[in-house]
Amino acid sequence: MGNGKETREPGEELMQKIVSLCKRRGFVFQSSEIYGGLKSAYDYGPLGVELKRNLMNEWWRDVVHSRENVMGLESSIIMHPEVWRASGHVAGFSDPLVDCKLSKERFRTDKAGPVEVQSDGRLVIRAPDKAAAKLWAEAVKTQHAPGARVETRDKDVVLHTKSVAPPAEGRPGKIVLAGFDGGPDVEIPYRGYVTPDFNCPFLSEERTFNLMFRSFLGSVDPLAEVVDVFVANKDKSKLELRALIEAALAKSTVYLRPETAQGMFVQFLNCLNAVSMKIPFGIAQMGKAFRNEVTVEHFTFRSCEFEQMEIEFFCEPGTDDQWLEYWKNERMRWWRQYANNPDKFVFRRHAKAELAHYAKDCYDIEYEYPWGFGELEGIANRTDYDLKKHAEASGQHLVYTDSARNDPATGKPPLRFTPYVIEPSGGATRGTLVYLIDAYSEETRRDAKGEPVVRTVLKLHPRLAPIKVGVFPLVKKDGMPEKAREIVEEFFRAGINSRYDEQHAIGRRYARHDEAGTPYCITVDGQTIQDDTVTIRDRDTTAQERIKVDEALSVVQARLGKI
RNA sequence: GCGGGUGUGACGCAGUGGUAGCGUAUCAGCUUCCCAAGCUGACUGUCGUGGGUUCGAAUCCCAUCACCCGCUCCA
Repeated sequence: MGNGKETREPGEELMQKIVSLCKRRGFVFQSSEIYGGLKSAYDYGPLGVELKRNLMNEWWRDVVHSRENVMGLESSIIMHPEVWRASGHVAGFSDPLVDCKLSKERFRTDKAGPVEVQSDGRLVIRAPDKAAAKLWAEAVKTQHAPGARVETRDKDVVLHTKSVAPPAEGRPGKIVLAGFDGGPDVEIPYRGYVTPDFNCPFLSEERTFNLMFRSFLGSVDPLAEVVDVFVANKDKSKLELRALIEAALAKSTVYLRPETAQGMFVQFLNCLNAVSMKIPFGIAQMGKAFRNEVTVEHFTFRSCEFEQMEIEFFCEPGTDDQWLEYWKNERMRWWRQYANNPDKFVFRRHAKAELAHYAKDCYDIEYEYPWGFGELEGIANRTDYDLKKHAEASGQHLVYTDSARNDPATGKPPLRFTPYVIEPSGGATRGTLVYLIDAYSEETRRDAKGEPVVRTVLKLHPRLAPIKVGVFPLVKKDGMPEKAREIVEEFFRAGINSRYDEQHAIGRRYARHDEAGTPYCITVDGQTIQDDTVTIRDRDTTAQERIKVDEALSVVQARLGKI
């Protein structure tokens, strides 16, 4: 009763099967597993690396190779730290956050006010309901201020203060509470603010959010500097010490990029100068990005190290709305064309309040994962925010020059302006997961004895499938293995990932390849030796056709060419 | 960060104090002319990790790591 297995949701069960398959067949492994694993880090195994690469290659082919006005870029993961100050990533995440020990709410300290104390010294903590008030009072009595006088009155938890001293001049603040039943006073620390909605002074330590992975460039050990600062400033407060340490580390501090986008903004001019393109044009890049996520969840869905496929599409201000419309449709078309269930991909427009500080408008392409809808790609109108910020910070003219048009101010060419940017930013890691989920299917069929058996098939699009062709001898004799090896060699030479397999009975080999997502299996049988024909089997229908050995390669190539 | 759950061979699981077992998979051989067939044999576990209690721990206790679910968070 009440055991996890019985209460498991269908989506949970599906995910568990997929995770299990991923490990068993070599799609995705937990990182550093032999050491107990590392939180939120995953490795792509022999089949997984093929799947992810195929997906990314398809994206590159579609957005770079199939368009005259999009060029590729691969910028470094570690960039000048000024990039992240200009973009707002450093400042945006330096606000300290604290957790309320009673309500468990997390808030920014700069949005919190001082404690409210009534004229008779009462400090009222306002719980959302009566039951919570009881629980909170109990927690205060036993954990947060043992020995203090605590009362509950309806939804309130009432404490009695004797004095309140906010922190000042490096001295920590404190609140002195009356003791229970005339007992000794109880002191609790006070940092000058309380939980906004509840007036609760029981708080966790201040924690600065660490969105970006920080590292140190240079071979000199940065910790030595930290130790020096610490030793020389022992008497300083935590806050002051922190500032001094930050300053000491600043000269070597670098960040792992939290998005690939900034590399493209920073190289905007170089790209434009190297490859002359008329506006509108785009720069595309795929690669790793890193974020210290608050919560990691759902297998590879949200992890600290992930891979992006991003386009920054530069267009003239005023045309940005129509290009947003264009790209959102293009990207949706692209995701859907490889899917068995295209209806599971939907748009979700961001509400105004939800938009990032740089965005004017944004659509997410969401996928219906087993746990619900979640983001797969975001198509945002980033306006001229990033180019302007980098222009300002670097002093460079990050503008587009149109020498064929007049500047209205001078009445003469050239016309210079900062382009607007439409950014389709897709997750390669998420895409890989999405297509694994989309492809996973189970069919019940009868085995040779008439018993029902479950056939697990990964119905991956042939262009995404890790192995394109399995080549088998029907049995291991009569020259069949030799013939099959000849065929597989031909596929190797043509650059098509193929596998020769002679192990076990033929049915098992088909089943293994169904589970791996191999779309086609070619089998050499007795008839091959007589008339040079083989069978080719389709993964999804299991139907077979007999084709000439000579045509095997071209038949497969033709089928793989289909989108 | 909070709360709940889980962790036993590659995978799925059984095993609630007496020195680990099943199924599948894997490997070898025989057999087999088409969908996880059959027969024979073989391999894989210091029970997530580290402590503790005990004569004795997969089993009880503590800590820790990882995963799952819910909340929170996601510039």
